[in-house]
Amino acid sequence: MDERSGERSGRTQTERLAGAIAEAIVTGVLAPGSRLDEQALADRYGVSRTPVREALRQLGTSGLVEVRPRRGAVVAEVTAGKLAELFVAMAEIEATCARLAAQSMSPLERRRLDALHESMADLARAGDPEAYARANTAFHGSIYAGAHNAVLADFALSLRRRLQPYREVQFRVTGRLARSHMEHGTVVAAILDGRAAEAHAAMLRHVTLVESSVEGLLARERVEEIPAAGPIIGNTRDGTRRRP
Amino acid sequence: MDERSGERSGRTQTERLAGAIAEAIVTGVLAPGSRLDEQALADRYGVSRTPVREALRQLGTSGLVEVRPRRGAVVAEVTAGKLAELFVAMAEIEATCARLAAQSMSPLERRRLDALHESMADLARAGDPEAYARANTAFHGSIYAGAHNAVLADFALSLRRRLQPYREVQFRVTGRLARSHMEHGTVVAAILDGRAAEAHAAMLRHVTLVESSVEGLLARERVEEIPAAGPIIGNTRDGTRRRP
DNA sequence: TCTAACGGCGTTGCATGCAATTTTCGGGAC
DNA sequence: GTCCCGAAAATTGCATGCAACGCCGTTAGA
Repeated sequence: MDERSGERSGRTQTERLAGAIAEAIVTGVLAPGSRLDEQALADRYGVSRTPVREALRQLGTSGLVEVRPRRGAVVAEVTAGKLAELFVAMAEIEATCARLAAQSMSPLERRRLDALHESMADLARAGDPEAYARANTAFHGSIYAGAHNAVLADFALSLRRRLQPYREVQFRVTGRLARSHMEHGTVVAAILDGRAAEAHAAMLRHVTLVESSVEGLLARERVEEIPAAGPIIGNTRDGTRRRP
Repeated sequence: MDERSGERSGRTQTERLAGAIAEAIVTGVLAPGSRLDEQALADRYGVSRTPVREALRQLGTSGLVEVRPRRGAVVAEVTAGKLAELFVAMAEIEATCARLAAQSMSPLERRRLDALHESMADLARAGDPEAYARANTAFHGSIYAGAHNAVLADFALSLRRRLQPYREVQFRVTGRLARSHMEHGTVVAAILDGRAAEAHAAMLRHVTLVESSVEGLLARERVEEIPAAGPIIGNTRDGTRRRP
């Protein structure tokens, strides 16, 4: 949401828009299912419809937005089933990355991963969800990088972004931080020792636990739409009614 | 992939273009590194630049095309390193799909997979690379589907499309058809029996063997640009020189 | 001869306008 | 009261036009 210092258009408008809209979706400012009116977005960001259209197409390819020919674009609706699939996919990809990392991380990368993990112990004890979430992103990111495969890493990152709003809430559950850190410990130990199969299993288990934690939350709070500030581009025009 | 009867513009021009350009790239009509001039493409397909631009953005997100801001789009260059990464990623994803398929395919899906595999025996014996390649696509596709995870299946399909030109050549190697069919047999047996870990291992091995087969070919033939008809939109304007 | 500034040309980025299609809303029949 | 049909309004798809930027050849200077 950091409006990237307004006018510095080193990038093209299309890129700026794609980033801004993606962030608005990921942070929950644009709720799933809400229509993405081209003209409204153009007005909102002070450009014409052309770059908006191009940005929407891009986001459509990456799965954040659903573009229906001649019927406009909407923020991709994440059903329970779809959410489960996303989590399973992420678990599998992350586990794969962990296995590859165990096989091919350089000594330096291993030391850094270990150090990062150690530093997270304090954050877990302090119980600061914000800081831990940030470090957590770096932690998983360094494992993607350690897999030495940009294709898998990109996919993992894109999945992670799409699931971000759902993953974040879980850190607020009491005790989840400590357990997360413990699970990380198992993964790190396996990677450092080069035990590939165990690294895979540990990571798969870790992400699957995150999933069930999130599912528990969602079931309890009944899909309460992310914390987030109210939609800037509201439009309940089309309904978006949750229960008809 | 199936050219949906030319002119029926039930879809939008942008979609048609994205499909057409993607196919041209995948079939090698548009060689890696060649410039994708917006006006030229617009003329070629009888539309204006607007839908061409939108199509190029989409293809850019999916990795087939590299769009450089203000500097035009080019067909993504696939270096040896990148190719290896793509193959590793595909091997891992396919192996994951195979494992999930072993766990969750329905009896009907299992029977159909078995039948498909059996029918490929004839094609392998007949030694018809074209027909076998088609059946092979269906074979792997049914395993993606059997994983019951659209996210992973989509990713696997997109990787497969990107690697298609490289995978196809290998079926021309003498004896590769028979060996491919044998490897499939191992995978199918594991899936049908629900032996998840073995399905994973067998598929990983299968795709890895494909990779080494392809690498052998490429090394021998020195990146001879796919069979294919000559580029329709030629332009070696920018050089595209292989060895300066 | 090599380097670097300069200017023309080609291409991209974006705004605007129009036609086609979808959506919405009002009226009438059942 | 509900359903169906038709016209107006809204919205998307695409074409066109212009400004800005990058590329390339030329030329001046060292």
